[in-house]
Amino acid sequence: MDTSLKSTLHRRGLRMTPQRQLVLDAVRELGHATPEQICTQVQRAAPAVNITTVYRTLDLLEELRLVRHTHLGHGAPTYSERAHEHVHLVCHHCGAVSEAPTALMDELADRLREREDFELDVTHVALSGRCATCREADLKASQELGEKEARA
Amino acid sequence: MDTSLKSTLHRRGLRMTPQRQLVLDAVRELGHATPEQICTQVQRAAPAVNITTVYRTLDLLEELRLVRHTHLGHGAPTYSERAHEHVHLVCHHCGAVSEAPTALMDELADRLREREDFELDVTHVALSGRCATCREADLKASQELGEKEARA
DNA sequence: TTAGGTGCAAAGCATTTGCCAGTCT
DNA sequence: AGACTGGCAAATGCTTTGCACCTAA
Repeated sequence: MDTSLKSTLHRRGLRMTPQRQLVLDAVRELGHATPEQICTQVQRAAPAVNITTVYRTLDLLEELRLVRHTHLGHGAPTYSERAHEHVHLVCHHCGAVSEAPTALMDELADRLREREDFELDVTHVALSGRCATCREADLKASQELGEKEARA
Repeated sequence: MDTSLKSTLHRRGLRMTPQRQLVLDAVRELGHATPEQICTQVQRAAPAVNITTVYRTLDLLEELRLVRHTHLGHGAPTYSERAHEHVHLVCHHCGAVSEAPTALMDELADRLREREDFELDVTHVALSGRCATCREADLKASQELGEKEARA
C-alpha cells in the first residue's frame, strides 16, 4: 500500500517524504477530519510540520485519489480515505455527523442520471437535516408546549 | 407581501428599512446569489449600503423564513427565496448549477427517516456531480482515446 | 546541479464583531 | 430617553502564495 503510494509518486517525478506519509496516516486514523485537525495529529509525531504542508499534501493525495474531501456545510471541509466510501449526514442543529451506506442513494442516483442527465457524486457533499437526538428533543419540547397551552 | 414583512418585523420590535427591502428584492431578482452579488445589486440602488448590512439582513430574513441559503460546495453560500423550493445540482467540473424538483428526493427522505432516524432538509445542501455537458465531453474524450489506442 | 519539498511570513477571501453615530418612537 | 440600525474598521477563520533554504536524485 505504501509501496504503491511511493511508486505512484515516483511515476510523476515526485518523492515520498515523511510529511506525506504522516498526513496520509493521520487521515486514516482520524476518519474524517479538517486540515487543522490533521495538522495537529501530524504535529504529535513531527512538531515542525506546517499547516501549509498539510494543505499541499492533501491536495496532492486527492489528486492521487487516495483521499477525498467532503463539505459538511459550514466551515472547513473534512478529509477521509477514498476507499472508505459513505454518505455523510449532518445535523444542522447540533452539528453531529453520522455516516450512512451509499446504497441509500442508489435510486436517487439512477433517477438523476435518467431524468436530469446528471452523474451524482454521492460522497462529496453531506446531506443536511435533523438527527435522531435533536428530533426527540424537538418532540419533547412541543409536547411540553402543548401541555402548557392546554393548562392556559 | 411587504405588509407581512413589515408586520412580522414589527411584532419583534424591529423596523422596516430601505436596506432590508432592497436586500429582499435583490434575493428575489437574482434567484440564487452570494452575499457579494446581492450587495452589488443592492448598491445599484443605494451605493452606500455596506456588505456587513447585507450579511446581517440575510441572517434576519433567514430567521424570518423569507430566504434560505444553500451550500453549493466551495466558496460562498447562495441565498434564494424560501418559497422557491428546489434541489440544487452542482457540476464540480464546470461549476454549473441547475435545479431539480424536490420530489426527486422524497424516497430518499423517507428512507433516511425510517432507517437512520434523520429528517432530511432537501434544500440546504446541493448535490454534487457531473452535468450533462461535461459527461458528453468525457464520453467524446474517452472515445478518442479508444480510437487512438485501437490504432496503436 | 537541478527539480522537488518544506517552513515561514504575508496576502487573500469570506464572514463576524465592536463601536459609534444617527434615527425612529 | 431608549431601542434599533447601519456604516466603518478591525478581527477572525480558512486557505493560498511568494520566497528562501534545504535535500534527494
